[in-house]
Order: sequence, then structure tokens, then C-alpha cells
Amino acid sequence: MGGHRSGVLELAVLGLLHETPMHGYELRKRLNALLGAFRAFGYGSLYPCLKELLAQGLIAEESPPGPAAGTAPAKPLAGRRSKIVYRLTAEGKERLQDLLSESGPAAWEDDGFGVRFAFFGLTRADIRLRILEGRRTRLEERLDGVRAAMARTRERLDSYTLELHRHGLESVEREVRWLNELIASERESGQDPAGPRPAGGPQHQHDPQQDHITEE
Amino acid sequence: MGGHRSGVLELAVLGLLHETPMHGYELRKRLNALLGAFRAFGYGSLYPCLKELLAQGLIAEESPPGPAAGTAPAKPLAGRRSKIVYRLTAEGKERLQDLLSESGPAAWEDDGFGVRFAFFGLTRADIRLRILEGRRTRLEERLDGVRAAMARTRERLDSYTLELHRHGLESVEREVRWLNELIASERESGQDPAGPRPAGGPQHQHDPQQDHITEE
DNA sequence: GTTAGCATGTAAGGAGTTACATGATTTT
DNA sequence: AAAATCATGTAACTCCTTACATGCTAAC
Repeated sequence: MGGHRSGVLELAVLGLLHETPMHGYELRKRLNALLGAFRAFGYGSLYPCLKELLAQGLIAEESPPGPAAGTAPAKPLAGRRSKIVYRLTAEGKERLQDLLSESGPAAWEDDGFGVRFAFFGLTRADIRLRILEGRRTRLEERLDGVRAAMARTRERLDSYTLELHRHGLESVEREVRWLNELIASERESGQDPAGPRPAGGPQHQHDPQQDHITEE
Repeated sequence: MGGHRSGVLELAVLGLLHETPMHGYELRKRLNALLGAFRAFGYGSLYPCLKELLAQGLIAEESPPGPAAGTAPAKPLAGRRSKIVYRLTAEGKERLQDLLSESGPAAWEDDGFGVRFAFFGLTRADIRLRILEGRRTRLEERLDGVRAAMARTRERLDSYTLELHRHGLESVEREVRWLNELIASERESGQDPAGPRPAGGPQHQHDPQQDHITEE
């Protein structure tokens, strides 16, 4: 058991590799496209992470021994290995599911929430709901805290600090409204098919279109 | 020269101690009230920071040899020292001004921006403007990036990822609008008094409507 | 008289970040 | 052949986080 990497990166990498195998460089771009708004990772973060996921057996180097079965014949699969393509192992899939099944603090704090939401498509419906509600509660606590602090120190705040708090508050309120909509929508579609069980596994309505990666 | 502490904490501590001397415990509360929305620090972060600022001579333990001059007689100022009250030294003030005069990346990235904005009252008017504009530019770059990524990968995004990006984009757009207002307001009040120098302190023109927050 | 909050710290470590180093391949 | 970009990595470092340890003081 090496160092336990338990951050955003691990989850994001596993999640992306679940879609399709990839090499590091491409992974990084997809990563930053996926998380775009909140976060960006450099190679200095990614490669050590890959190294450790490899050591833990959660991912593996893909060695394509079989002849054809090329999904994308557009790019010539290099005979020599300058690229190292990684794929998710069975253990990796398990680990991914474990991570996506957490509905505790890690899942509703700022960073964790973003990634997990991005992979809601792989997450069980009841967990989705729990995470959304957990985050909403968390944000409401934060609102209470800030409002209390503002009320307490009302007089001696200069206009900039006040403006900062006003804007921050509005941002959080906005996210709460967003969450409310999402929760409502989840509840609706959860009860939709009249069945009492919300179905065990996630249903893939992922249509099998070929993945042509229009690189920038 | 010891380790260079150059993060959010140092600036926030120096900024708060500029207002009035304080001891650690209180400082931490004011800190989290000030930054409320974005960030929270624990004692495990604060005390080591104080220790080092002390070592660098930027702050000093306040030994009140003079008799009266108590600002708040409500609490009995303890005779024995269970509290350690810190004050800003002259060097500390200088360092604070240096930090608040930066208008580079450190000042417009997420974390740095928040703290600096909170202390805009201590910041020169031209620097304020540069920081606001720098941040706006930064956010616009981010918008471009995300929009490009969305356009590139349009088809094969599941609805959750899409929704995440949509919401992230709106948040950033909202902040850009906020910055636009702030910049306009800065420009206006900067050129207002017809004098070439835009005056030292910020004036409060915040209209005094009472802020009742209409929750849903 | 014991919980709750005030007050100060330390040791270990996590999760990336920054800067650097290197080579292959494609474009101009 | 020069420049850009693809592609992979490492070492050192930073800035904080978590968990722990300790005493005092005020409230119930």
C-alpha cells in the first residue's frame, strides 16, 4: 500500500478512463475540458497520479496484441511506444464505483462535488440525490454563517468587504436554487416509471457513436 | 530568512492586524468572518503563520505597559498573559503595502483576489482598477476556454456534464458582470473630484436601503 | 463539578504546484 | 532546419489540513 491518493485527480482520471482508454497527454486535456470552470491540472500532477494508480493496479498499460478491432483507424496506432495508453482495470472500476458511491463530506465539498457531479451519469440515482441534498445543506450552513457574521459586524465593515460578502452570498444563494431545481428534477425522474425500486444499476443510454476526437 | 510564507493567510493576518491588534483566537474568527464564503482556516494554519510572521519581525507581541487606553472595557483585560496580543510592526505595514500593491496573477487568481478585494480599502485606487481588470480578463479567458471545450465535445457529453458546464459558465459570466459594475464605479469615483489624485480612502456611497433578504 | 468555550500550540502529512529536463513528431 | 506541439516524466517545494495535546476560565 503506497501513498493513498484520494483527491479529485484520482476520481477524475478513473472516470475518464472508464469512458475510453487514453494516454496521459490527452487525458490532461480532457480533464481540463471536463472540469474547465473550477480546476486545472498540470502534467506535474497527472503523471505522478497515473504512476501510482498503475502501482495500485487500478489502471494498466494497454498493450494491443490483437490485430484489428481498432475503434479509430484515423490515427495510426504507433508501432513503437512513444505513447502509453492506459485503461481501467477491473479493480479500477470497482474503486471508481466506491468513490462514486460516497455521499459524505468528500462528495459535497467544493472540489469533490464538482467532479462527482460530472460523473453523475455513472452514479446510482439514490446517491445522486443524497449528494445533491448534502451539498445544499452544506451551502445553507455556509449562508447562515456568513449572514450571522455580517449581522454581527455590521457597522464596522467598509464598503468593499460588504460588497464582497453581498456578492458571495448571492453566489451561494444562486447555487442553492440550482440545486433545488436539480433535486426536483431527480425526484421527478426517479418516481417516474411507477416502479417502487429506482433500479439498481445506472442505465446506459450512451449511444455507441464513434469517438472521433476533434483535437484543437 | 526563514520560509517564505506568501499565501492568502499572511495577507489576511497582516490586513486584519492593520485594523487593530488582536490575539490568535480572535484573529481566526475575524478571519473566517472576513473570508466567510470562500475559505476557512483552522488554528493549525494560523498559529504557525503567526509564529513565522513574528520571526520575520512583521508582527510583534504587544506588551501594554501603559495603564489605561483600553478600547473595550467590557472585558477585563487579563493581568496575567494567557492571551498573546499581536500588533503590526512598521515592517509589517510595509510588507502589507507591498502585497496590496501587487497587481499580477497572484492578485487575480481565485484565492488571492478574494482577500485583496476584502482589503481594497487599504489599496491604491490605480491598483484596485488593475486588479479588477486583470481578474476580468482572466475570467474571460476562462469563459473562452470552456466555451471552446463545450463546442468541441458537444455531441458526446452526457446531460450532467453539460449542465455542470452550463452552470459554471453562468457563474463566471455573472462575476464578469459584477466586475464590470465595480470597474465602472471605480472609474467614476476616480475621476469624480476633478483632482488628479483620487484621494486616499474609499468613500461609502452604498445607498442605505435596509437589506432584508427575501428567502424563498 | 462538569460541560462548553476560550486560548495556544506541535507533528505529520496530503494534494497538488512549479520549475525543470528530455525526446519524438509534425508543421512551416 | 527551425519552431511548435505532442508526449513523458522528476525533484523540490508550498501552503495548508488533520489530528493531537494542553491548560485556563466561564456557565449551568
